[in-house]
Amino acid sequence: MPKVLPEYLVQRRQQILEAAAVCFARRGFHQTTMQDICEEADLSPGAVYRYFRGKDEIIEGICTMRQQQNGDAIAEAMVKGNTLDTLDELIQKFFIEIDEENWQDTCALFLAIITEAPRSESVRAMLQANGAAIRGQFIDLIRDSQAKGEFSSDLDPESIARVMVALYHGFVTQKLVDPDFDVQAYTKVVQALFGGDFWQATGTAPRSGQATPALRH
Amino acid sequence: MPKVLPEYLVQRRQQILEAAAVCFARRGFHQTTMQDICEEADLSPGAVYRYFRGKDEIIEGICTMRQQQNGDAIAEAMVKGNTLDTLDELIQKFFIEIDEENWQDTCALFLAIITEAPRSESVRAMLQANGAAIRGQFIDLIRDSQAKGEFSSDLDPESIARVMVALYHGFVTQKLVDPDFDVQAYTKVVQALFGGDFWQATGTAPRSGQATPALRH
Amino acid sequence: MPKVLPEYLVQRRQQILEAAAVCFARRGFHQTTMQDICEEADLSPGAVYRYFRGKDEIIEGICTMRQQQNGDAIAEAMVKGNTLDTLDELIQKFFIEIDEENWQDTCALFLAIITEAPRSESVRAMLQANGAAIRGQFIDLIRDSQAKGEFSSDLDPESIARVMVALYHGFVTQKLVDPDFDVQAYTKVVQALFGGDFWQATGTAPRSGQATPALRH
Amino acid sequence: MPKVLPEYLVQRRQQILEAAAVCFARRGFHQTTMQDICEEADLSPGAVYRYFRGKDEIIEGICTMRQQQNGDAIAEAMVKGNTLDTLDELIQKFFIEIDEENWQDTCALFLAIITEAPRSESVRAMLQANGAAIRGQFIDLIRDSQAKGEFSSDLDPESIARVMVALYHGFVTQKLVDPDFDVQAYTKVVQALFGGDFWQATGTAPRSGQATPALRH
DNA sequence: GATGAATGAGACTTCATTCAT
DNA sequence: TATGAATGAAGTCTCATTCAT
Repeated sequence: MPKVLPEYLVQRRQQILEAAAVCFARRGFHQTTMQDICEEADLSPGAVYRYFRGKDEIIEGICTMRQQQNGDAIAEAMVKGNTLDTLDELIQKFFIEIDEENWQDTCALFLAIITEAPRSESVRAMLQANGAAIRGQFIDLIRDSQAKGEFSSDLDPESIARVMVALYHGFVTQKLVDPDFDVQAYTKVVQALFGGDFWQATGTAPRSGQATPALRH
Repeated sequence: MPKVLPEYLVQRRQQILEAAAVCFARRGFHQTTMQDICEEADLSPGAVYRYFRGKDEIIEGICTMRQQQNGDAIAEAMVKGNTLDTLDELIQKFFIEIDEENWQDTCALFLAIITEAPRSESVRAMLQANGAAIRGQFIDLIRDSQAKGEFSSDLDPESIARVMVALYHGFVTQKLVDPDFDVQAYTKVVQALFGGDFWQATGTAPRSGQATPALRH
Repeated sequence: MPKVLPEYLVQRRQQILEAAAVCFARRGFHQTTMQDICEEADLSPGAVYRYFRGKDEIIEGICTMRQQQNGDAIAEAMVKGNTLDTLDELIQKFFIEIDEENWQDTCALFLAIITEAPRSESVRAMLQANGAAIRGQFIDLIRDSQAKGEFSSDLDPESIARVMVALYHGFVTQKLVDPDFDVQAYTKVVQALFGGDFWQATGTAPRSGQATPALRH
Repeated sequence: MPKVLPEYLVQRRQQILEAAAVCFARRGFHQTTMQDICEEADLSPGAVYRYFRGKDEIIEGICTMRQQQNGDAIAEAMVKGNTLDTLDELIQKFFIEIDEENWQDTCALFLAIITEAPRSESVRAMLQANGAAIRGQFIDLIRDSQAKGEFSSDLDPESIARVMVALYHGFVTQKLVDPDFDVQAYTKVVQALFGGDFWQATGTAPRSGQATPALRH
């Protein structure tokens, strides 16, 4: 009679997705078995199949979840009005903090999802939509910077956004291969590139007099 | 392992690896079956097992092969002395040409290999060594540019190299998700960033008077 | 088992059995799931298990129910004293009427039950007892007809009854395979066989002068 | 190199079908597991799946096989020109001989196949086609008998054939329920019905003077 | 009494690998 | 050497049944 609350069902789904995320990060989508997920979630197969039609649906669920989390995290970092400040904020959040803990799982899962794109149209479409949304957030800032005369107006804002995204994706791939990757030095280069300090600081440097955005500790 | 394999064995191995590359690009390492590879190679399972101890060895073989091809291609593009010219050359080879044909397989396999890194120590080590070698090639050039006062000497050359690599990795990931990705515009931004034209050209712009590296064709 | 079940229990059991009958007719005993039955009965699994020990008991219950219904229907048709009239009545009830509506479920379930006989001793025993009872009803009539000189006394009444039953069973099997089966023509042959009009009517035909039992359309 | 003969493959298929027939007769289609079939055939699951796409294909294979065997057996019994002689032959083959050995499996499998008809369109179609062919063979004879004035010309030959078939189907169903079923007596009634001796032999009986077709013990 | 979430044995099927020919 | 039939462990998923609420 006291049918469980819908909330409860949502929690169970979440519990399974979180267990799956751990497994997928460890062994990838296609080497993780349902049994692995069940054990990690501390549930029986039958229970898992009440919430997901099959493994594919769990994979899609994970992709959706992660994309959403990523999008939210980016939106949160977007509060600052200034492009370079926002960049600093993003770097702090997506590079420095990730480097501190748990980066293995985050990066492995991130890559697993993208790798799935050519094999799952639904995943690809989701990534595409999400990517467009994220770039959309960047583009507003970029246009601003272009209007202010900071970035060259000759360049396609969409492509600038893509470059920014690439710097994150390329960080993930290299971190996975090279756990000793020096993230601090990497972000310094990124900031220099967009802050104008990449080129030898001279008396005539762009943004002369402007300090390089400081890295937070 | 005999140091020098008989010519015949090498040819058969190559035939199998090429078939495997096709399959892996299509369905990833762990969804490709040995049967798939056998069919693509037009060989029986027994024959394949004569040249490879098992699936894992084929995967490693593919990784080795592709890494070598990549390294070779980069070395080839390194003939030019100038950093920016070399960058142009690499862009031509790794972005523009790939965009023209066959990019699907190239990108998918590339990503599959990196995604395998956290799961196979031997693959990871190989990628790490290869990555270091590639960056090594870049670092020489970068140091040159720094010496010439083109790039800021405050920045770690290794990290600059990593950023360059990231721009390629990030291109691959975004291309896979978004087949319509405008590569030309993307490379223009990359060239502007390293060529100093990213910042609004003003009278006081760095390298003022230097032409933006032209895109070929 | 309490000899007399409370009215309420009987109703619930009946509700479940009727739902089960629908499911079993559709998909057979062993492809119907408890979940199917629960949904059809609009009850939860827990509720169903309150009234039946398990699936097997539901199957047995269905067999009992159907056998009883069949037996009752036959007894009802037995009111007429005359063998041929009774036959007409039975044909009307079991062939013509069934042909009109719902024959699919009736026939499928009927066959499913018999098919279960070799696999369930309890079902087999029930069918055997019920079959004997039904033939018993026929035998009385048949003996009458033999006494009246209508049917040959050389023939075993039990076997004549079996032939009558076979003509129904064989109708069911053929109807399932062949929905277009012409039942009217079939019953005409059956009536001719038992009415003596199967053999070419001649002046010396048996029962000459007796009209063929008319089919009630 | 010495790829096995195609004949070998056919034999393996047959071996599996025969094992499956045994299992299906014992436990029905849907309670027989692939494991059962594998054990009966003395093969591993992988081997069985080389020859059949799945369980459904084995079921279809069994149906095809049995239908063909039935059709062949009937065609073989059709050599005699006379309807009643043919009937005798068929009775000998399909009732008397079956009664002697192995009837359990034969009958159970036969019924299992028909029971599958409403659930598998391919099985239903196969049974329909096969049934039409069998009746076709009967119809020729029946028309003959009608032409000779033996059977009433008022009756639809197709329906007479259906009655004949029904007498077999109904025999199978009753035999399964009642292993003690007296087949000899049953066939005597069948022969009487079609031989005209069902009706009390009188001076004016049809076919008077013609002996009841003798049962071959 | 009723609910329906959970269990877990077991079904079907796949596929890396072996080995007789 | 090459073949491809065979193996069998292991994976995905189902479903009869139980039990806390």
